[in-house]
Amino acid sequence: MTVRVRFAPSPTGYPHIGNLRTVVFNWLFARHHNGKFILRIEDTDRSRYVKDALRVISDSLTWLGLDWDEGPGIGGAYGPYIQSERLDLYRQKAEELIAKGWAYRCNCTPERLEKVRAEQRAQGKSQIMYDRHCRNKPPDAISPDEPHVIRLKVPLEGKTVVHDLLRGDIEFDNALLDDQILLKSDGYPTYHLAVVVDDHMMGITHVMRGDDWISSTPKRVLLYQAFGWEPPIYAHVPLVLGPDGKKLSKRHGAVSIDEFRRQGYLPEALFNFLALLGWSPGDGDREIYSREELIAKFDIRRINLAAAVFSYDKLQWMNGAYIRALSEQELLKRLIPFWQNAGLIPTPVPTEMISTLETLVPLVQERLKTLRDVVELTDFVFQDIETPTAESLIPKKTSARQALRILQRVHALLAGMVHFNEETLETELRQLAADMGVKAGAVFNIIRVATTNKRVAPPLFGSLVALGRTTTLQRLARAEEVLSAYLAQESAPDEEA
RNA sequence: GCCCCCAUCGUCUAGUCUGGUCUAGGACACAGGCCUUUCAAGCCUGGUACAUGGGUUCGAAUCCCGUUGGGGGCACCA
Repeated sequence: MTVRVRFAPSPTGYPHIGNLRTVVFNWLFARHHNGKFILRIEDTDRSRYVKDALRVISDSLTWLGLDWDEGPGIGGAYGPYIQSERLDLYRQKAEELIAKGWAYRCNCTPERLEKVRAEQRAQGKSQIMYDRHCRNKPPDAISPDEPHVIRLKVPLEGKTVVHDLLRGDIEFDNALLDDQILLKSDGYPTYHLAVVVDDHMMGITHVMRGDDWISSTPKRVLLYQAFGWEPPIYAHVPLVLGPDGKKLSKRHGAVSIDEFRRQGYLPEALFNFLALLGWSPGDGDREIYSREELIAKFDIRRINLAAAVFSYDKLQWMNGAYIRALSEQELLKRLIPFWQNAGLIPTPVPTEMISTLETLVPLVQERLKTLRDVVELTDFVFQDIETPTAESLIPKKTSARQALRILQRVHALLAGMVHFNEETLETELRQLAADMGVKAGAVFNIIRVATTNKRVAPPLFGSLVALGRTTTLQRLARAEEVLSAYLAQESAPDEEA
């Protein structure tokens, strides 16, 4: 039997990192078994429809490398894969259930239903559910032509068992199940009907979903019984939680895939991280696995049953590890859009700028947690800096006068240097420090602040090369002025006295 | 409130099915140190966990029951 699994998002918003983790599991499961991964769009809620959601969903999946074998855009033998294009099928199936005595028409108004619920709540009832007002009306009491819904006729007694691949059998009391609406008054199916019909018609073999769906699964099982179909194998996977221990949602900050992309996470890092959130190959003490390894090792039975908190810290670390593993050429390619989006370099990149960028890449590679970090780390190269303050230019245990002397000597040295490259800079500047009897680190610190106005910056010599001699000398001169002015002000009172 | 799921370091997890090799292993984060031009990266060291009570057993993180705790679900939403 060929494994067929699906991801069935509804286009009511943008793909969410918690859901995506479940998609990763489905995709890995399909690829591990050489099965099919199907994308189906569940757009049966017209009121919550978001126009470009479908595009964002496909883009996100594609970005993460989660390719699908059947679905919108590429078709397949079981299409269409968009539920709004299958409405006749659902209506037909709903009528079929009425004919079989498994469903009934109901014309209760939303107002009446709300009133019933309110009363039940007021009475402190433990079960808030439809009072089955229309269930026993004669078959012709409600005309197919008047506004109404179709409800599932849930057995009043007995139990329904959900077989879960990971948790075993889960029993539900039928008396506690609501007469679920299958077809809405606008003619659209609800999730419960559509998912069962489509999963069956599309030959879905395994349904892997978040465990927040467990409690509605018995209704689906009942539907399979009503239709006389064999249900798929269910595997409910744990939810992804935010740092506060609640189901991950927009409230927790960055959760849409697009945000992760814009923040500079690598898709391969996010994929690796997601795969290991709630699942582990259980071999060795590794964290970094290639896509191929994950496919080869994926075992659905090793999915952890407890919910997992999404750790941004660990993702950052993993992203940094992936960045460090990139070739310089590849990293450069991925960094360019981030420089461009920050407005630091033009699009397209002028050819004469390439060598500057190439100088920068090895300087920042092991310092980046995300690609976007490169902006703050290297902006001083592309745009003018704020003039550093005198205080920031004077290292601890150094006088202003001495700092100025150092700057002047450095300035003269760099101006006259034959080869303005990293090696020469380091050699000559160390020599200068030795000649002046000061610590090399102190000299470097002054230059760093003077040229970058940062206390923390990429390695100095490479940074200066990237900056270029002209700009470097200009910024040194500016810093000298700052210190001169500072000294003049400081010494003025002394000289009076 | 009712129903359901879950329970190993702060977090992600290995170990649980097939009890002994677990004085519980790894990773992230954290602390200290080394390296060092800042910051990183790298290396070394450290602390912190089997929720709890009862069984079963020669022996339980591992099996059973209760309790507690956490989460989820109870729509003409998916």
